[in-house]
Amino acid sequence: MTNLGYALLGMLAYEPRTGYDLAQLMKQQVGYFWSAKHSQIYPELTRLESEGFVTFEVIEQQDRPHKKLYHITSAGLEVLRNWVTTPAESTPVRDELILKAYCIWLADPGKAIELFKQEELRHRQQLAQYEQLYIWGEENLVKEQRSKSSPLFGKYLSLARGISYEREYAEWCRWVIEQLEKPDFF
Amino acid sequence: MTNLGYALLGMLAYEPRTGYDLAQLMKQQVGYFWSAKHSQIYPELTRLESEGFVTFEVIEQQDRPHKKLYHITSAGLEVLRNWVTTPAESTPVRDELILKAYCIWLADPGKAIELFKQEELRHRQQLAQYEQLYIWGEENLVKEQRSKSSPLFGKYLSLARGISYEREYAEWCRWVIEQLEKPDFF
DNA sequence: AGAGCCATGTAACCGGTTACATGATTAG
DNA sequence: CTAATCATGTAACCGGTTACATGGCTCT
Repeated sequence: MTNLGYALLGMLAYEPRTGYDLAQLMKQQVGYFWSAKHSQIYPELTRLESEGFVTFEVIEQQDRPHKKLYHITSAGLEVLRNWVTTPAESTPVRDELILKAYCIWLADPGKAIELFKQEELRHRQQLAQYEQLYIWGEENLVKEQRSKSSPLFGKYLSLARGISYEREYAEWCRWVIEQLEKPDFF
Repeated sequence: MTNLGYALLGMLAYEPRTGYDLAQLMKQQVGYFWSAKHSQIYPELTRLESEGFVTFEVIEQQDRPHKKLYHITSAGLEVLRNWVTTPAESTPVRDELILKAYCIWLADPGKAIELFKQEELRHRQQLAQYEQLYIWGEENLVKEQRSKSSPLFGKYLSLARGISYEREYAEWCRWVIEQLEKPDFF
């Protein structure tokens, strides 16, 4: 099993979806912590089906192409449940902006400030978007009595990470700008 | 040019090194934001050499295998300088732990708490290590009058990010544990 | 008429990991 | 005697991206 496989199972555990739906979801909420293109999703679904973790029903539509609606099986739910609480293996960080920061001593400080201002803005915008989603999501979670077995709980936790991550990133950018604006001797 | 190419040029801009040295560095400081195995580094150095961004001198040693000491060329320095202030293209986040958090509603809360306690510990340890390096590095930077054109400045910025990143991650883990410990109805 | 959405797939490529391969010296 | 360090490389594989391919419907 690959992480992508678990990601797909995780989305299907919430409700049955098509490959197209899953690809759309990965451009939205889920994409904040995992993403894949449709060209990777469709073959992976075929593989999950061949291993018995999902099944599909073909839904014929008039005026639209037919679609395959995938359901998670009990076997799929079992591997997913087993996976969620096993330790995550740490993958190395590869952050282009930090790499640039490492090399910034070679650059003109003015240009460097520009770069980090752009990046700060980007992360502040992403932050604002997450915060909006969080407010909406929290209301719904309260309605469900903050149940830890509601899928909303998972969304809530992951979205909270998105928020703190973006805030931290933006604040680092701001701090870098401050360092760049300081005179060399002080 | 690939990001790995820039990463290697960035390290060589500081001082000449062998492929082996570069691989070691990527297990240490640089690995906190970029990493590669020697099997990727050696061919990349060959490529950089063929493009004229680096040169090497063979150093014969007694009692040790010979080595190739790579130097950055003026052409290499130019592409690197040009790259550092151009906007970084955002690569999608793929974080296995957040993915698990998204699916945590399927799990036993007790096991979930265990998972996040482990992860919190891991990030706290990494944080402590970075903070130690930061203290040492800052002293040296002060000696160089906090010059923005000193390579220490780049190390300082990138290490600061490592610190705030790990702290944020650990605090999110802690917050998740708190959520998991709360009773469902309150 | 053309762009965009719905819907599914395949093929080539690329960056990165794992494993294979070699071989001398030094420390425990 | 064994493991680790120094030192450099190649080959197979795998996850993910880009591009190719098809085709009807709807909205502007």
